[in-house]
Amino acid sequence: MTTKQKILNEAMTLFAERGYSAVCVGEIAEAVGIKAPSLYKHFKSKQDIFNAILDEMRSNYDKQAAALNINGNKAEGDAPVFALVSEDVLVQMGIELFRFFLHDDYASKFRKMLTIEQFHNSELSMLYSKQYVDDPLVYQSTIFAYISASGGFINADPNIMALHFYAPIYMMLTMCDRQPEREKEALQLIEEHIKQFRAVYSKDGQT
Amino acid sequence: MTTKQKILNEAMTLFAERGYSAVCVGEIAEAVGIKAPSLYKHFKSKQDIFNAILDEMRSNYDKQAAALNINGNKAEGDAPVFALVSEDVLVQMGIELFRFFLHDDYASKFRKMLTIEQFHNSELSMLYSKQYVDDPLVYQSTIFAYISASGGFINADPNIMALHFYAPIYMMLTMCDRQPEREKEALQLIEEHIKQFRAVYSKDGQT
DNA sequence: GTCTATAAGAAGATAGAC
DNA sequence: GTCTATCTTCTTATAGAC
Repeated sequence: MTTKQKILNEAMTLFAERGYSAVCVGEIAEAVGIKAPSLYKHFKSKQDIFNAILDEMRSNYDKQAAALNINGNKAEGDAPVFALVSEDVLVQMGIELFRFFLHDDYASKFRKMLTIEQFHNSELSMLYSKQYVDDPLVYQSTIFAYISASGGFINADPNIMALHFYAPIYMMLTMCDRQPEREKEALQLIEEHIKQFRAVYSKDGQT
Repeated sequence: MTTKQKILNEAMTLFAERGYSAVCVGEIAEAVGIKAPSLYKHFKSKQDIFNAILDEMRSNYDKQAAALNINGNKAEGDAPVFALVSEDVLVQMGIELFRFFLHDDYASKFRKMLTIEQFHNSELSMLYSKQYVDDPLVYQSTIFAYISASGGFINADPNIMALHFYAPIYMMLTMCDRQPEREKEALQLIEEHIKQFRAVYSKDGQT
């Protein structure tokens, strides 16, 4: 890994723990294993490091989303997969969504960083909403529209179904970001949540 | 209002916008209308101001919760009220929950501040989870347990019902914290969410 | 590309007059 | 309780040797 990349990684780690303004360039340098002035051979300012982290995420976002089929606009292509496999597919989908978002080192740190910095300006506000609210809802919505059309669910607005499915997962995710020790509890709640979600939305009632 | 109280208010406003470490004591002083050194006649340090804000919230919390019957442990006493009024009571409850949390100046600022500072230490993590996850869920859960017992809903785990009811509201609330311009959209989603929630959980099906 | 030295300024906090 | 003046330390950033 290049020094430039190391700087981005260590900076994001620190920003995710304490926020941009609480971290000084000397700490980033120390984490990388160099002295502060050397940073300025790679980035022209502290703000430039932060911007580079954002740029990196933006260019990786579609790739990441595609990797797990979580966000993005490939949902229509994915829906048949979900609709045709075992009936616990929803539970699997939710748990995997949760686990990936929570444990992926890069995704997790970036989300915490963005959580801390989300109020700093409207660009960051929009980015947060897009990545952790709007895109997942659009994706889930497409899936539920497909499943509904296939006749597996009662007739209901797929957007609201997506909200019902995703919001509890989102809340448990942000909870585990601040309290990782509650992951087990969160996973169990998510599993029960999805089972009940299936029960109330499926045509044949409870399972 | 005393100068001491003014300091707490202005400090919280600034902390809610940019976080503790990005705000300097001179800015707080300027917002209050005094010079920085004068602050130290009221608080012994910048950290002391932050701690005082937390203390103030802790001592107000039960009072606030009681005011709107949103959190706390009075749920059992409140449930009959909810169960006996018109059938749109759930929508009203959700909308009011949302509106109060979003628009109450003190509650709103404190929540944003805590959102930014939640990763700083475990005390703040626990405080966030308690106020915005655990307590609301416990309260809602008690209500749904009561409504279920009254026979209005299908037989389902009240904890999961509370999660289904509250999580979408929580997600829309945190969205509006960073994007207040989306309140209208959020309110409409919440209304549709609750109507569908009622539809899938009520014994007689859709309304 | 990394270092030491250092500039230049910001920030938290104190002293002491009024 | 508020002010001005000041101290001290921290922090970002640059200069210039290697």
